[in-house]
Amino acid sequence: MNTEERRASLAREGDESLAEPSTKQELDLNQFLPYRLNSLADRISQALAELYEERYQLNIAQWRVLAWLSHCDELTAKKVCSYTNMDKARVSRAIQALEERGLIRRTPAPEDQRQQDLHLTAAGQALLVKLIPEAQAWEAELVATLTAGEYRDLLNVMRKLERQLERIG
Amino acid sequence: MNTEERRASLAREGDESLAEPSTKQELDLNQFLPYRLNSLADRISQALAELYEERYQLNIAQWRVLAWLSHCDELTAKKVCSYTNMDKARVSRAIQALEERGLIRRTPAPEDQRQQDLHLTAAGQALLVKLIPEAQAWEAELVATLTAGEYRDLLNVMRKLERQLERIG
DNA sequence: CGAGCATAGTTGCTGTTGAAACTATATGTC
DNA sequence: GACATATAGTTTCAACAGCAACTATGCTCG
Repeated sequence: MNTEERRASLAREGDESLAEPSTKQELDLNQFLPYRLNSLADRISQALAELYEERYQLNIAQWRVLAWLSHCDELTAKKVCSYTNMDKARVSRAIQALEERGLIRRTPAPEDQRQQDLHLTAAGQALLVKLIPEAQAWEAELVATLTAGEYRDLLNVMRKLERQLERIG
Repeated sequence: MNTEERRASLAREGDESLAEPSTKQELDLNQFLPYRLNSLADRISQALAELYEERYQLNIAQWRVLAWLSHCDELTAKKVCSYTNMDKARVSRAIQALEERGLIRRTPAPEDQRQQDLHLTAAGQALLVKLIPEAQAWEAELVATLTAGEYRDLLNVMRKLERQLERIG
């Protein structure tokens, strides 16, 4: 896609702009993908966060650690960092909080004393058994208006953008 | 779209999961739209932020205020809040910083002394004349691999999700 | 008018975050 | 084995965001 085509995709009804002389640069944030995407993702994240914040006293970082633990038997803080793209300080604090609440346990890794293996406790598992279906139900409601094709295409486009992001750096 | 179809869209090659007994709930964050979307948007935002952070010493809030000013002749802090969904304290501080740097000017609104009309200074305009094309070029590179159709569909799906978000609350 | 309520914007306070410094363990090289 | 270097995780510190309290102005209705 070239810039012209993109412009056309974005054009609104009341669009009277024809190549303004460059004394004035305009940018409509509502037609600027990074802003729109971030805005949407923020609101989704925020709304969902209330689910685990208000009802389970988990912040986003803690929830992500738990979610990864739900299907990784061998997990360390480092892995969480690379999987979730979160800063290691943030991960470290999330793990601390989860351990203090008795939701996870950590044991020094036998092969490398610097690492700590993370595991769900029974309490942690019990919490996830309740929380995960709620999160999935919420997601289902969010995407309920999309057709299967739209959903698939969305994922495809997201994958493309992710790949392109890595290329751009 | 129903849950079954969505599952199918998400299924990966190595997917051997068939309705596990509920003693263990699993959630793959990589197949969880809110997470994926947030992750993508965050990385895009982060990458773009470097553009105006490192090279123009603008944070995201300040950049958004400037961008809105670039095509709104009449703007107040309140409007920025509602347009951008940012907290009024955040907007207030962004405006303060921009004024101190001489990029914007604010004058008490004649019809209501509580409000302040915001305007770009010449310096602010000059900065945008350089920054906006860079931001647009970056965006163009990001979406360069999408076809026009994919781009249009992405925007459509985003609109749908936004509407659905408001319904869910 | 004036008492109470509403609104635009600011400020104080607190919690969260990320970068960088730090600790402790591991590895590699001589 | 000893010293240099790398790595996992923690802690410190400064920036920032968000809530709530506050100020100042405007509005409403008696």
